[in-house]
Amino acid sequence: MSFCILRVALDTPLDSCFDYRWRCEPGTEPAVGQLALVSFGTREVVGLIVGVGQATDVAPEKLKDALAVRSQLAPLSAQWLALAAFAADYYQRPLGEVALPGLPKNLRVPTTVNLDRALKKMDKHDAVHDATPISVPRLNGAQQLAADAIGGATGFTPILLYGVTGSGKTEVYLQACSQVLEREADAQILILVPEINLTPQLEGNIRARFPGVMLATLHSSLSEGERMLHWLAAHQGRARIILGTRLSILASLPRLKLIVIDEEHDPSYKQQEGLRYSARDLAVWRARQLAIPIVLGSATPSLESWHHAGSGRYRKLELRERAVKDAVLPRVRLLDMERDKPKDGLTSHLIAALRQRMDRGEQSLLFLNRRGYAPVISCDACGWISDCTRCTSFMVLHKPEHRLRCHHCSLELRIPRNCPTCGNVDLQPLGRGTQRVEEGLQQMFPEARILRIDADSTRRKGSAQAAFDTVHRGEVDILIGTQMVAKGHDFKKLTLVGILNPDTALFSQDYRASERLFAQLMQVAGRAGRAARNEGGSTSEVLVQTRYASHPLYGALVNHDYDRFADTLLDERRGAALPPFMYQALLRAEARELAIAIAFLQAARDVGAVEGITINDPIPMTMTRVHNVDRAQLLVESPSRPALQAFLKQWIVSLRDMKSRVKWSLEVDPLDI
DNA sequence: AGCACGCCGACT
DNA sequence: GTCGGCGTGCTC
Repeated sequence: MSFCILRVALDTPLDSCFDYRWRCEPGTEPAVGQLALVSFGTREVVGLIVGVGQATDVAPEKLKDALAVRSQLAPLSAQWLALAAFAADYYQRPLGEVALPGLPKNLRVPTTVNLDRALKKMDKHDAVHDATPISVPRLNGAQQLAADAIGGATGFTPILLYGVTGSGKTEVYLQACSQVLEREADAQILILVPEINLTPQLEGNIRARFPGVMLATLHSSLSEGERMLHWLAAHQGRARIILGTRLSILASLPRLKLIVIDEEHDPSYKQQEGLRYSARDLAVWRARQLAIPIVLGSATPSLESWHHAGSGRYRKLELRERAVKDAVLPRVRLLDMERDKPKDGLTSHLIAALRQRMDRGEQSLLFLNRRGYAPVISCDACGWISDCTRCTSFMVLHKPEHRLRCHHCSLELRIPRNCPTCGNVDLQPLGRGTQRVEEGLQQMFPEARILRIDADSTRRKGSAQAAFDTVHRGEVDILIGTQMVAKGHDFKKLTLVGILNPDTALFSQDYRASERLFAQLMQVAGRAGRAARNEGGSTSEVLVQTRYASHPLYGALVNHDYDRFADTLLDERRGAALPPFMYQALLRAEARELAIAIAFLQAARDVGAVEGITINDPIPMTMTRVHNVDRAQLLVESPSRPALQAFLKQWIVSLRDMKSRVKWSLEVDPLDI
């Protein structure tokens, strides 16, 4: 009996792999890409074999035997390993931290019973579902052109599918998928969607359209058992269509032939904690690596993708018309709040429009991206306001629960009877959240069936779906909601969208705010008039209440002109040397005292200094304190991505060497600065 | 990150 | 006398 040395990547922040001895006959060594159970410190963990050899630098007395190799499972492919290695390298993280957390939990535990059970189940029935095939909708000219272009593309072909809401992008994806699946007997297709509450419709649609084709879904609300089965189906190549959220970009897909990213601009493709990767960017990398086409679909593409389409790096396909016959774009109008002073947050025009929809038996949607009753309460007498004691933020008034609540640290207080500083009993709510608008509506329209949908009204599991079902059944006249209502759902009877308080984002410090606002408003506007022109012949309407009616963003919205708006933003970005014309990374630090965090960043800045790299001054984060922790950040920039990458690679070594007790993290391509 | 070891304060 | 606070050191 001889042995070999396994180099194993483990899910730990330590930036190295660990060597283990494995006793085996020559010629029967484990393969790279297999999983191994090893003893690590005092615990047993599952790692990924990234190298198999004969020698190691590790002292013999330190070297341990690996405990088991998961030989039931086919090794992860070299291409998958390359993807994980790229992501680890690009985002400056240890390989194990990238490669392992995405695997089903049941693969990462010492016991193997769940794996064996799942494998047995997979073999028994090839879980091909039955479905009655439904008729395939006819495509219009532009759709057909797009579907053929995608379906017929060969080699690495990034395609921006630019089409207004309701222009039938989904149908284009499906028919392109159909072409690929028919052409290649074992092809797999990955379809990424922003959030899972949108997928039930799409999932059903896919099942109906592709009877006999196995579909696997991958998202965070699967049970562990389901996740294991779906992941295995993808890994074994049985699942031909994989529908998932951002985490599925790291799924094992041995025969991947097409990637589709729906709503590619959506911020939820960016993971905001731990490994802060962009699933969209990784998807493009993966498509390039595999030399396959990738479709990025959106009505409001990210400026990054827009830029690539403009420069010819991506091919741009446009869908200019709405696909449903006679459906027209909703008419967008601005309601000037300076001239038409709102009552209970609603201008007289909007109230009249709501009344009209009530009379016609149509539905209305009011969009206000602020939950709670009022964002803050204050004392008229002494000027006290409801600060959070642990965060740089206000305690939000939640009237139904009789609580003040901090949305950042979840601190809760009973509403004080009188002012904590001067004793005044007259505390006033300032501003307006969805609860307060709901209250005003109930007084204005006592006969209306009003429903509020926000994170507070849908806390219980399944209650969000139940709420949306109520709307779909037509049992709601006026719907008031936060961004939860902006996405995905097609409400057939909805003909009015009112947008209540979008102005704050216009003057934000965050240079991406206007791009995001436009996308969000387009998206929520798209909820109106998705069906054909309704019986009365009226068109759907979007009313935007604003104090800045002459702002160019609203002008572009009224004209449904994202092209010009995006071009203008791109020019501004170019002029100001911002992404996508600049590459950025952000070093964040947190400590009990702001000065400690700043001092760490200052020291980090001092060990940096490299030509061609701009390291800005450390600054406190906009929301400096959260849950009694002070946070600061340091922005690093370069017009060259390779130069920034090279810098980060050596900088992070110096940062680790500083052995600071400050908690810090590095983010590449940050979205929020 | 975990997890163990280690050396000082308030409890049955 | 012990339970437990979190500093520091290590993980093939």
